[in-house]
Amino acid sequence: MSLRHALLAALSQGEASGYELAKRFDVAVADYWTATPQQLYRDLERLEQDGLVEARVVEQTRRPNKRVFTMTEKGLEELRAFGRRPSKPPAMRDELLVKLQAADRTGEPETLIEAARARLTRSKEKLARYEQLRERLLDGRTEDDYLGDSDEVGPYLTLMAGREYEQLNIRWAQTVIETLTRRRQGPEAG
Amino acid sequence: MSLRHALLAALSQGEASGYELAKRFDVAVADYWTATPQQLYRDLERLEQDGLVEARVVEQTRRPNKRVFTMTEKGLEELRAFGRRPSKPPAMRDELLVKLQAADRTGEPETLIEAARARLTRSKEKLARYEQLRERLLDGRTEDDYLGDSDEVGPYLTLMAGREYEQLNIRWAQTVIETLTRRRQGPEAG
DNA sequence: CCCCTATACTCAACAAATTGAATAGGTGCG
DNA sequence: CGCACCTATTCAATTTGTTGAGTATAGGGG
Repeated sequence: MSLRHALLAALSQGEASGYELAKRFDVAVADYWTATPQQLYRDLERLEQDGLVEARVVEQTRRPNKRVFTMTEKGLEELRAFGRRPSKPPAMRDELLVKLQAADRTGEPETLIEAARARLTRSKEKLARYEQLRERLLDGRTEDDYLGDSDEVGPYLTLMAGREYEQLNIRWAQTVIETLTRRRQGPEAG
Repeated sequence: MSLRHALLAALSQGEASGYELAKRFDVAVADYWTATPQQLYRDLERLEQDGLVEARVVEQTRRPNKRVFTMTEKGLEELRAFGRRPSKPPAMRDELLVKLQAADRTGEPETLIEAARARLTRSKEKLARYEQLRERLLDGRTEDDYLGDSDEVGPYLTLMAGREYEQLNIRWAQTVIETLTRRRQGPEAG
């Protein structure tokens, strides 16, 4: 049950509704924790039952009302306890890599090139959003100044990880596309 | 049910027993698909029932007998079909990043520095194993030669991704450690 | 000879994630 | 004025993943 902690960490950045969290998870957090909206709503429910978050309904005129969640003191305690426990090794699932692993047996390099192109596009989009977020966080300062002075380094360090991860993806996807294209055009070896 | 495909992809590199696959998943595959041995055994069972893999018992004198699994033609077909379907976006879960995200609220930078050190060690170990595997694959050739000529590019391209990912982790963990250490020692800003 | 480690699995119970559908008001486009 | 899309959420069913224990053989070290 670890999405709980990812949710608490997200709420530690400020209160939010389930819907807002779903977007936050898609924009800023997605490179280190993945979850669907359904999961978020369910776990927010449980967090509330356990007293780790509190909900209040915010009436809205031009759109449906929403329930805004705030982390409680007990929630912060739970986050601290979580911080002290040893971390599980990171878990990753990447279908594109699975397909590539089997590429030499399955043939059909075209479909793989297409898949790599899709990854390239996606990673460029994610990177662009991360860059925006970065500009907003830095707010004119240099990275070094920010890391030394600011009272908010956590989100910047995680953003750094996501940013570099997408940069890696872009470079890597380009290599994959080039390699597979080159081999398809001139397979005069063997 | 996607571990199925990761398993088939692993078996496309050659037959293996559940136990051997468990090790393969720990060494070469872990950066793009994570699974516990129990999961592997259960899903191999199902793959066998569905006729996507075949098992045969290999008698061993000096150790317990093992069941060695081979991908069937039907399994290869399933892999091909999987290759043609659009890929799900990669999913990732990283507790260290969650802890870092909340770092400014939880305080206790020491525990986080420790956690980052653990990540650094782990990534260095993984990288070392990847480098070994790389040498074995390249077998004297340059990367460029290999990518152009070899009849096995898939495993190399996935290895490349894992290698660069661990290199990124190492650089990043060092930045985290330095940043948190610097701030703990001289927090003379406000 | 005993204990530890490695090989090679199996079983059961539980927790978590995925999928698909459903509801319901508001906004914007042609 | 109809259709698609956005906000905002809920429900149910099924599939996956995790945890912990348990079985059995063999080799090596002290």
